Amino acid sequence: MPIAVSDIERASSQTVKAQLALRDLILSGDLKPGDRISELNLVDRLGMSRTPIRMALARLEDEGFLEAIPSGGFTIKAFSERDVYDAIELRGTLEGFAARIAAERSVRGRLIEDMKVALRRIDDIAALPTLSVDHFSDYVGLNARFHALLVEAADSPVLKRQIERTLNLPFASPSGFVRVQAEMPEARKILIIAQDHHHCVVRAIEDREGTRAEALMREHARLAQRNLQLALRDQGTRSLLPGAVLIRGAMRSGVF
Amino acid sequence: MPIAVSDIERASSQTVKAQLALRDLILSGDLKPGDRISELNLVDRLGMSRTPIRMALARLEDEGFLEAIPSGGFTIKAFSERDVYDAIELRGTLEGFAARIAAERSVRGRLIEDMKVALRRIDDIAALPTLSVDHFSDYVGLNARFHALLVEAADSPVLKRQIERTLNLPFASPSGFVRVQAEMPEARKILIIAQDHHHCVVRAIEDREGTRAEALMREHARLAQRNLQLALRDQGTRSLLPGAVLIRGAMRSGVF
DNA sequence: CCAGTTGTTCTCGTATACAACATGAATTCT
DNA sequence: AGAATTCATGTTGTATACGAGAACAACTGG
Repeated sequence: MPIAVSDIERASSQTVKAQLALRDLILSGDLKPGDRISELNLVDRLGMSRTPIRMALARLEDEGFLEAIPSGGFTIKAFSERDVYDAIELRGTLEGFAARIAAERSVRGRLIEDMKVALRRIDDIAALPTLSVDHFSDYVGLNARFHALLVEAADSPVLKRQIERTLNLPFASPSGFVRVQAEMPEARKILIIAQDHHHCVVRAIEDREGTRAEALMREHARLAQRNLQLALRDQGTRSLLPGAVLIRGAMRSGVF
Repeated sequence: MPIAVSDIERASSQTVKAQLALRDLILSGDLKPGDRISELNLVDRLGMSRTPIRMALARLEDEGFLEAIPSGGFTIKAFSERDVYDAIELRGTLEGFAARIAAERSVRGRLIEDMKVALRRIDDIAALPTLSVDHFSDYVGLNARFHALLVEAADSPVLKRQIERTLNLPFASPSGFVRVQAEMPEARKILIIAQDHHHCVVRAIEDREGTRAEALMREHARLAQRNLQLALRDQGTRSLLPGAVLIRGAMRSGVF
């Protein structure tokens, strides 16, 4: 989803502004993979000095969008389809780890309750006869919230940091595929399966079944992999996938 | 291990110089956890302008050594004993993931051979009647090489990046505990067990036993956890642990 | 005596100037 | 004609200047 202009303008510091604007420039496909980035060019385009732009470039390199050139400067990184697969499975592995330690260590009741609340609201959406775009938008939010709460439940700052890094790549995020999902005929089916995973994980955590909780989150991530596979094969849905422009390879030679 | 001054001086760019020098300043305990970092102070101490220092600070924040203050600036991060535990288990999880996909996908023979070569050389060291400091130094290098080759075998840039990030925290690195190990009576015993893990993992990868390979690497990381526990309890060995100054809590009030 | 306020000082974020360097094109020599 | 070399241009890395804002202390009013 493109970032609202107001978000960029409202950002307190120029550095953050540059970071958001640049991310948007990359994700929108305005800057293509392999392109070398010209700092002075960005000075014109973003209307700020080089300093905050350089800071933002360094940040985006850490986030994985850019690759440093040995002689200096950056290029936009390109991802293979397998890279994306790996990123999703990596997220599954980390979320599985989070679920496991949440199960093994005692989880405070409040977090579990919050997770259940989110799940109930997703249940309500899933029960609706038809799913509008707004409903899907709510679903995205609730889904993201559930995943965030799971990480919270692990109560490990080190792990949280690492998971957040993985989620920087937009197509690796659990919210990455919902727009694709909304357009697919199997939308409801996938939603039902994913939601079942959610319920089972909460139950496993409550019952201190660490291994089961871990396995479930891994399998859960595999749903995203399947969505990805479907999305990339079809030019229409492909455009709904955030960051799809960064993915090279299969089906690149499409309509255009 | 402290970084040689020559390494810092030889570094090409001022930014890298600042990064290495700062890391050293933090790891040596010169800058203590909780301290707010003064950029101008560093200008005097490192003899360079603010620009490369600011770059280095941003990098070190990403590496996990620093924490950004909302109002601006950074403080040295402090880690709880549990944070370190989690970081090690996280490494185990990621290396386990690497071992699994190395096993599941076909691994090129060359990498496996290189791993075996490293293991044979470790075997040679383990067979020696006495273990000198030099031998342990060799062991550190070979151990690091084996772990690096394992990541290489997974052949996944995304995973590689993430593992490298985990290894930024010195106490989470597989090489972090060898200096402690060298001083402990159980040194050889632990070395033998760790080396058995290594051998078994290679075998599991060759035999495409992904689950076993994964479990082994997880258990392997647990050895480091045990080492950590022993090391932190004893003030003498504690000083041998790189980055120990960043760990607050247990046994902090020791001899001094 | 305490709290609120004001003023100072220091810090950080940003802009800009400069120098070293890499890159690429034009030119010259073989 | 092709290759090497030189030169010009644009780039990045670094230093520094400046302004806005925060932390802190002194001061004043209740």
